[in-house]
Amino acid sequence: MIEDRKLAVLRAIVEDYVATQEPVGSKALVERHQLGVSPATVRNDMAALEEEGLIAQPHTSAGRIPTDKGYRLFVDRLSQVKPLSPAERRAITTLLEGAVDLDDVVQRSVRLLAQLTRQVAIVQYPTLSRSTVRHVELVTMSTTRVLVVVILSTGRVEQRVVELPDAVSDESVATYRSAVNRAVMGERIADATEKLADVPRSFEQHDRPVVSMLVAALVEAMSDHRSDERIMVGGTANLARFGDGFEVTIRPLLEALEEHVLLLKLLGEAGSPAHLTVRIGSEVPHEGLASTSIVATGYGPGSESLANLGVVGPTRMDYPGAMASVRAVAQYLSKILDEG
Amino acid sequence: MIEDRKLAVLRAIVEDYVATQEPVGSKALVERHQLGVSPATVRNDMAALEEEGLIAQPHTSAGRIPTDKGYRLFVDRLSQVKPLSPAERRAITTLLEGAVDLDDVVQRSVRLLAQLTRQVAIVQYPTLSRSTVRHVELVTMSTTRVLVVVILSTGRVEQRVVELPDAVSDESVATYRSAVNRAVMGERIADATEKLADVPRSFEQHDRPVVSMLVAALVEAMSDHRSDERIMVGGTANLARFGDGFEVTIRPLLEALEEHVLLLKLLGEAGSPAHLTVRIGSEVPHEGLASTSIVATGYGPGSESLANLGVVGPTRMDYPGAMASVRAVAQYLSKILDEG
DNA sequence: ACTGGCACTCAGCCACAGTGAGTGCCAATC
DNA sequence: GATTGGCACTCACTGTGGCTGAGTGCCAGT
Repeated sequence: MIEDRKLAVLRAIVEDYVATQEPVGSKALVERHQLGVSPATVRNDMAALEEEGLIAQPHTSAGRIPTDKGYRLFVDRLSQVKPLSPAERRAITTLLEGAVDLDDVVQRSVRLLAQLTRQVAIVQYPTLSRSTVRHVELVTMSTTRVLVVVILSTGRVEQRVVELPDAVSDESVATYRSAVNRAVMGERIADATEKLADVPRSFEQHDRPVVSMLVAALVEAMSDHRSDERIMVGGTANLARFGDGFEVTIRPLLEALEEHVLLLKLLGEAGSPAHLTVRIGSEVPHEGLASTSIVATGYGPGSESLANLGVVGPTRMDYPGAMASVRAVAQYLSKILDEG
Repeated sequence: MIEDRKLAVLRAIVEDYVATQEPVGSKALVERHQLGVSPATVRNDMAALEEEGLIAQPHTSAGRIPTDKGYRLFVDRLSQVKPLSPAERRAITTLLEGAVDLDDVVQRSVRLLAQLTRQVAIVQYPTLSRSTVRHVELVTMSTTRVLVVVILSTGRVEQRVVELPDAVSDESVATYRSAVNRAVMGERIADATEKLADVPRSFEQHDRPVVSMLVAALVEAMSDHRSDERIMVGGTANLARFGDGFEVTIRPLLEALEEHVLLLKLLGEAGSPAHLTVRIGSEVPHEGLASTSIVATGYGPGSESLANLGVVGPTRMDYPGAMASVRAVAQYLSKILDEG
């Protein structure tokens, strides 16, 4: 079947180009893969593939390289996610299970992902919005200063200091604390915010202004988007392997890596751990990253997705390998969060 | 005086080379600086400087570039810290004063420093060891789980969850809390650790195991070195300006930037904000960074130094400018910590 | 001590030819 | 009709050789 062979040729081109980083010619292709046909035949197929915009020639007398469209077809139809080696699986479990707190979990994940894929890895901290409130603590630091601490189910702790206009007693604070906890414990952020609105009304006129201030700080701490947006990046040294295209490729990428807001957008609305998002070259919604690709997915306890993680690399990257690593890390990470 | 002119020539070479990144010849030197002598004379001086190992020729028929030793002399004797422009000072104050918490302060400082120097900036989080304990809170999360929270004078909050073998009542926890707070409030970490050792003994036999566990968690949280070692890096996109020497210069640097432990060593035992440490090329205690320089200093409230910050760049960097920026940021940062 | 002059060196640039990997096309074959 | 071998063609890459000019070192003169 000619269609089948054309696709086999495309797959071979992608694989060889990813491996060697050099345009691949018809002769080399036939030698390295058992295509069972002559170079001339492959040349005809290549001409057809080029016609369809799946591959291109850097210059007339050179081999072919895949286009973004070619990679896209490869990812969608020609590759399956490469199973990880047992050694890799073992590395993931042992490394992630040694983590002591949330920061550590995220950091280990980033390093792991960077090592496995030899690309730049990005892990977003678990988002607050879907997590639940485990406990609220009010700490009197002085008679007019109260520290508000929120502990969330993901292990995240947020705090705010509230300056009060008048002195409050420890006893009053204890009352506020239990009232607040009754209202929010076990609730999701969104629900907790709603319930908190009613809390001041349950107090005497005299207490209300203070309680309102505390509640406001609490709401702010919970919905603080800066924490949602926290991101950890690792493996930037792998950029050194990019080799050529320095100014065009690496510089904008380094810039992007410091713009965490942008990274969040790039990781995008990735779905559950089962679903991988792959953006290739021009599909990446940011000019300057036209020759980079992103493989990302969501993760979180259960089948919910609390946050995203992924890798960024040159369009000529090992997609099956990257996809396997990203998925595996997301799965283990989800499991860890589930247990913690 | 011939010695004076020789030094003037060295200074001119350093300045021109830093500005143009190209070997500087005698003729260009005379044209761009008012040395009042002919190129031939400058050539003689250059020969002498080369003899002393302060400058070198990349190849026979090229201009001169400073050696590490040359930069060292320049930094020590020929340059004074460039005063910042009013605009720069204003930028520092406005940017830093908008910070809302410790993370934010550190992040803003890194960005600022990277922007001012156009190099890679590194800021270490304020160290715990010299800060004092402001408050300890024990939160019962369930009957057998207690969250230990320590709030330090620098604004840092550390927490640990302790799993207890038996259930404890809220009342007992309240007793423990006040005992612990009595012991440590206002103390420095080191002193607090000592005082805590006595706390379990003040309780009944029955309570001691539990209190010991809580105290142990507390001590661990306070002395946790991972937080001491926290570091923030920024401005890596500036690496793109390095231009040549990619594999030799940038790759090891990118690797080093992810090794926070190493970075801490490199920032070194910098002194007070008044004292700047400058390590040039081969003086940097890490192979692979032989063509990079580090300008660092300590910072912290008062004249104490809680942590370090600095910039890393190519040996051919603008030392007076970098030194000025590093010092200024350290000063403002210290002031902010003083007030917060 | 400084300067002008001069011979020398050599990286960088350009032009040129040779090489070879790779292509497209076509006629012959299965 | 698909496949193949053959062939002419293209063109990046490499190496060579000559030229240029910035820059040097040295020396004799002021």
